Amino acid sequence: MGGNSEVCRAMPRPQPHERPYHHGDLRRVIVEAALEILRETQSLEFSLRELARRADVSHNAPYKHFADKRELLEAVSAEGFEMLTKRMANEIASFRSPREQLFALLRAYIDHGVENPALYSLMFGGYLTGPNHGRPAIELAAAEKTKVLLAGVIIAGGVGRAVPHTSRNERKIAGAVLACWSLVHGLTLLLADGLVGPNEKSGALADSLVQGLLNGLAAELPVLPPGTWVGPQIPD
Amino acid sequence: MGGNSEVCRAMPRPQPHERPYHHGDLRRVIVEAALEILRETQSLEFSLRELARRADVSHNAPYKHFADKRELLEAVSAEGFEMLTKRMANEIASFRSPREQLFALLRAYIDHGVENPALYSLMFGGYLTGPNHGRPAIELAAAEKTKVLLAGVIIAGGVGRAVPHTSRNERKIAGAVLACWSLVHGLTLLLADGLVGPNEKSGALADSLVQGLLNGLAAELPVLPPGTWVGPQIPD
DNA sequence: ACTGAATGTTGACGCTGACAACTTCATATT
DNA sequence: AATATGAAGTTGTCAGCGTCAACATTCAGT
Repeated sequence: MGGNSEVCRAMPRPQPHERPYHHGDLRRVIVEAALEILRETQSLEFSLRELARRADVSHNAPYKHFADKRELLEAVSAEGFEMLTKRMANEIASFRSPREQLFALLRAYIDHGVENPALYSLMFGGYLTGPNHGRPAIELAAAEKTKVLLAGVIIAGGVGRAVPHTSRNERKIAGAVLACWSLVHGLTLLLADGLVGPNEKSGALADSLVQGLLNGLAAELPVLPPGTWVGPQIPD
Repeated sequence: MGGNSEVCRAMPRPQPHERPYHHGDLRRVIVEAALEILRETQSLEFSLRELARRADVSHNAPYKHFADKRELLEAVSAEGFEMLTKRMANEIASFRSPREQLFALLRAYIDHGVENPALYSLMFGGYLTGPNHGRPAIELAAAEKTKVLLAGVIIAGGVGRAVPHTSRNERKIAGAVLACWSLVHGLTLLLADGLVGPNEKSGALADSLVQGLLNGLAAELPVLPPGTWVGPQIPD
C-alpha cells in the first residue's frame, strides 16, 4: 500500500537523477510524510529519522524546521485540525437547513476521528499537553478555528431555536455547546478506540445520540453553575 | 513529593543492608513505580530502565515479568481501570438513591480522569490499540468491569424509570448508556486536555450536562437504528 | 562580487528497548 | 541429604533513536 520513496513531489525536481541541494519545501513534505506514516501504521511511534529517510534527506535536516520532535508533532496535530475544519466546512456546504448542517457536521467530526484514529489520538490524546507545556500556540490556533465552527453550527442547528442568542443566555448556550461537543468527542474516541462497535453504523449512532441530547437541551436546558450549585439534590 | 528510593516495601526485607537476590514482588513494584512516574511527570515518555532504577534492580529485570514495554503499559492501564472501578464503587456506596448514585459515580469518573490525565490518556488515548493488536486481554478484562458498573448505575439511576429494563427495550437502553458514557468520557478528556476550563468546577459541570442529557433521554429516547435509519430527516 | 543567513550534511554522544548468556536461589523429586 | 529444574535477577551487547556541534552548499541582498 503506497510506495515508500518518491515522496518528494511538491517540487517539480528538474533533474530526476540529482536532487538540488536545497529541498525547497521540506517542512511541508515532512509533515505530510508524518501524516502518511500515521495513516499507514496507525501508530504514534515513528522516528524523526524515518521521516527524514522518506523525504530523502539527512537525519538532521528536519531540525532546520522543527526545534525538536514535539514541535514536529505539534505541526502534525495542527494539520489534523485544519483537515477536520475543512472537512466539516465542506459537509455543511451541502445542506441548507441549520438542522441538517448540524447533523452533517457532527457526522464529519466523528468520521474524521474513526478514519484516522492515530491522528485523532495525537490531536486529543494529550501527548502534547505535558505538565510544563500547555497546548502549543500553533495547535491552539488551529483548534480554535475548529471550535468556532463547531459552536456556530451547534447554536444555529440545535440550540438557537430553544434559546435565542442573547447575552443573558450566554451561559446556557455555552453549556449546550459543551454538552454537544463532549458527547460527540467521547463517542468518537470510544469508536476510534474500538471500545464501542464498529458493528453499529457510527453515523446513525451519532445522529440518534445527538437527537436525544438536543431533546434534553430543549426540554430543560442545563444551567452552568456560577460555582456553587452541585448536582444530586434533584428530586429523586 | 515522595522519595525516590525505598520503593521496596512489599517484602519485610529481614536485613535492610542487603536486599535478597530475589526481589519477591517485583512485578507489582514496577507497575507502582510506573504509576508514580505518571503522577509525577504526567508524561508517558518514561523508560523501562528508569522504572528498573526506581525499583533498584538491573535494567533487564522487568523483562522477566513483561515481554516488552507495551505489555508493561497494558498492565499499568489495567491498573488504572481497577483504580477507577474501585473509586466509583466507593462513591456510590455513600448514597442510597439510584439518582444520587448515578451523579456520584459520574463525578468520580470525571475526577479520576482530571486528576490523572496521563493515566487516563494511557487508558483511553489509543496508545495500546495499534493496528495489529486490539485491546489486550488484561486491559479488556479490567475495562469490562468498569463498563458493567457504569452501565448498571446509569440504568438504575437515570434510564430505568423511563424505560423498564425489558428485553424489548434493550436497544434503547444500550443507546442511553452509550450516550451517557460518551458525554462523560468526552467531557473528561476535554477537561483533562485543558481544552475546557478549568475555570468551571468540573463536578457541577458534569452534573448539569448529564442532567440535560437525561431529560432528553426521558423526553424522547434515542432509538439505535438497526442499520438503515440515518439522521437528519427530522422536521426542521 | 561578497557577505550572511537559510538550509542540508556529517559525525558524535548518551540513552533506550531488546536479545543472549550467565548467576543465584527456591523448590520438588529422588 | 543431594541434586536437578526452572523462575528470577544480572551483565554484556547491539542497533536505533533524539539531539548537539561543526561543516558544506546555496540563495538573497548589497
